Amino acid sequence: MTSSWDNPIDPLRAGASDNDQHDFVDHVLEIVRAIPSGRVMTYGDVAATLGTRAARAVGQIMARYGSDVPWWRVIRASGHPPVGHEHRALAFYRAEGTPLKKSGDGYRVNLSAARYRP
DNA sequence: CTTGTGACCCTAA
DNA sequence: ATTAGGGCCACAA
Repeated sequence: MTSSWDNPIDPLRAGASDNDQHDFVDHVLEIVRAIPSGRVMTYGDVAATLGTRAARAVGQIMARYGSDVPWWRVIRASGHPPVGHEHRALAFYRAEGTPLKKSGDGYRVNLSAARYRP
């Protein structure tokens, strides 16, 4: 694969922030809610599903409004869980049977097996 | 409208 | 694995 970002999903939505009745926030939470148990998505994937590259914005939304959604199913592209929430996330992963991989720094989610794409 | 910020992503060394 | 640099985007003040 060459790049994960040369995949234009919906240019119509990109750049137009006033197209949805639902705000970006609600839309993000909706997608996170749709991730099945035992599967994960990266911040970039969630953003890409919305037709944007605002991976950082997704992270901020999660930090502020993600308390009511399965936030542990949204991880970094490196397979590492959100910073500062590693321990809490690990409990959910073991409970859901999410494929994990050992790392020198601790653990990381096996994206090759657990990555969910709508 | 202008800035600052961030549970990010990518490439390179 | 780690550090450094650049980029992208939405939210909050």
